[in-house]
Amino acid sequence: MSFENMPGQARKRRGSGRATIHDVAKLAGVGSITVSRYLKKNGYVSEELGARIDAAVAQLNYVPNLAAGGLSSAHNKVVGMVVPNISGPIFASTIQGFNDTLTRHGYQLLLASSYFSAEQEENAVRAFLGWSPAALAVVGRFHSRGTEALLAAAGIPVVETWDYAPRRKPIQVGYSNREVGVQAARHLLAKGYRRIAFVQNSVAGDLSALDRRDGYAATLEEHGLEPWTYAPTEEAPFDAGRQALEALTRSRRGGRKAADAIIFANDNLAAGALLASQRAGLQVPQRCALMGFGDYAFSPLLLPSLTTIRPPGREIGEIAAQRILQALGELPAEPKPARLNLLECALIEREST
Amino acid sequence: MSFENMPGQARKRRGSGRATIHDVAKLAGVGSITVSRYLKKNGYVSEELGARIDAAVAQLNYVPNLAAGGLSSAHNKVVGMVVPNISGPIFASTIQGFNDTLTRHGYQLLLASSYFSAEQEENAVRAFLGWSPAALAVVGRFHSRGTEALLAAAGIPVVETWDYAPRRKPIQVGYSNREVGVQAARHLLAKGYRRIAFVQNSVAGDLSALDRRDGYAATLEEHGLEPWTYAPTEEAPFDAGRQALEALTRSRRGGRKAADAIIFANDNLAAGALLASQRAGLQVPQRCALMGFGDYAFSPLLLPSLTTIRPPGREIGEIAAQRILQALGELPAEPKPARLNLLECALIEREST
DNA sequence: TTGTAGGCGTTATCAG
DNA sequence: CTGATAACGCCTACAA
Repeated sequence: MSFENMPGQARKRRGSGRATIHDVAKLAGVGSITVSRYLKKNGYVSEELGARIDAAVAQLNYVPNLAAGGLSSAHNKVVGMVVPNISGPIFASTIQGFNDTLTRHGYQLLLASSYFSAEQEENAVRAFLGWSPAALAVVGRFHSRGTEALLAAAGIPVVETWDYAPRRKPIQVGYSNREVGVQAARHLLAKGYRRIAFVQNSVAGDLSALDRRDGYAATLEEHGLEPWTYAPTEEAPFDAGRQALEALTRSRRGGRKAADAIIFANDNLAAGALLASQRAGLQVPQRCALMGFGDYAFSPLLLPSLTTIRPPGREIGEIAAQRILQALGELPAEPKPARLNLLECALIEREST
Repeated sequence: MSFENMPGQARKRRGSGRATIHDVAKLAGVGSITVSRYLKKNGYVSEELGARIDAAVAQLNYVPNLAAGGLSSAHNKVVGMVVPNISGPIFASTIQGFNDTLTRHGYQLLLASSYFSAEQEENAVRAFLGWSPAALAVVGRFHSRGTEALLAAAGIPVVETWDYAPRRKPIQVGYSNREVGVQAARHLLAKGYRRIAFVQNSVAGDLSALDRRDGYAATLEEHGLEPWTYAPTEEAPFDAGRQALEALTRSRRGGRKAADAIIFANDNLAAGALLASQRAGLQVPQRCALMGFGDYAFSPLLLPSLTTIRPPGREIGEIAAQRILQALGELPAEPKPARLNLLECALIEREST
């Protein structure tokens, strides 16, 4: 597969060495702008020239230089997305849905992870801006002032995903974490549990879990019950879950009865508690019901299987991409959207409650 | 047709509206090339001018246009990566390790997924090439002829990840799937199992599982045992696992005794089988040992916990990025690499064998 | 240590 | 319908 045998391949001093639109134009015997028009399906090009151009493109294996095109047209077909982390069970499906939808419309995805650090998020946003992206997506509504300023000044569509709060300017696509807390509490109340505790995330920076806690607390208070929040000190999620279970099921601690149900900030914590309960011979849900959040892959496989709330991860990504494409005029705006930006989470009732 | 620039805010007709290097230079009272040099830390710029430039950058919130820079220098700091899918438990940590390492050196990640389709992979590679990436990473060593041609003609470093086979030209970072099959078979043989079956992946296009099967088969033959491959017809992994378990533990099927150990193409299949065994009251590992591949998050949580083989996912991503950076001269080449490109998988022995 | 000239590959603009 | 010309924002090469 040697490309030295191509006739008339002039070697440039600085260029990438790849065929340019001019090479194609020369080979097809047309002006380079005609090639551009034809390939972009702008304007009109006669069939005859079109065929000649096609042949030249195929012969030279021409791939348009998107950076140059973007520079010229001030319209780059890239979209940046910053997520807290790529490899967790949480955001992966959002990334996938986002990417799939964008790819279908010829956009490329630039990805970065912030590791729940506002500073790293800001760095990522700044780096993205250097590519003049057509739009940007971030996770959550909590950002550094610098990030806010960059996003506001960017002059491009910005979508906040995985969260939804009233009265915010950027496009938001997500669900209400507060509502999830309400949903969880109501589920347990309906099942007859009364001493319901909430276990926070051991990872700092997960502010969404605090919103869920608030929803839980408000619901308990509405029912005349006292909220009970536990903050584990263990770092590793499984350990933190075990720690929380032990602390909350120890009866008469601080004059308080043991919990009969526990809501965990996520399924990892809940799984840690579930395993600990098996070892300790503590019956779930008879002695204490456990529920998580996230519906991770293992949750249906645990014994007892874990009741949890499933956020619409992939859907968030798809709708976020859709809203971006609409803002860019690639997709018609819907007067009456088929799917709203404020999504619902599904409560998945299993054996642990 | 007004040609004269208005003083102060001149509105460009095509530009992005963002501040350019020239705006910074004007504000700082220096030449634009000096700004460029200073920001790239090339050449020498006096401290005084440096300070003035810093101030101007901050005041204008200047972010260099990377597309323009890349176009000019033919050296774009982006790297493309095509993975079969983003959201699975398999490649996410590789993406993360790859991205983290690249980010540390100022490179951006362009991501695409192929869904195990050679055609989609080729499309993604072609799209990436449009960005003149500094390098490209793909998964596996099986590609369409078109992809091979594109990669060969690109003239940039290419890394194949997650697989390793002798005598291939591109940089490879991965492990030997065949060796994994050998490893699994040896483990079961050492534990005394003799009627060992292998269950293929229900997803077509997962060629790496076939390599594992070959390793398994060769090992059994070495020991005078007959390999036994089962190909489930169910699509969903859990269902396929259940189906395989039922078929392989049904005794005297086709004149053959039931399997006393089963190697699954991945942990999803094995988990499906494990759950089915519980429901059927089939003792694992006493009646039949089960093992998977991948060490997914749920595998230690199952009852009995699943013996499996853990591929070095994150490490693959990190080393792949490292090799790319070395090829690009960003990192010194190691005469005696601290970590090799051919990695080992860890056999995680748990309760299911 | 700093500046000038010109080009990277593409597209908007305007003219045929 | 097609083409010449001039940006787009930055960087290499060469001068001063």
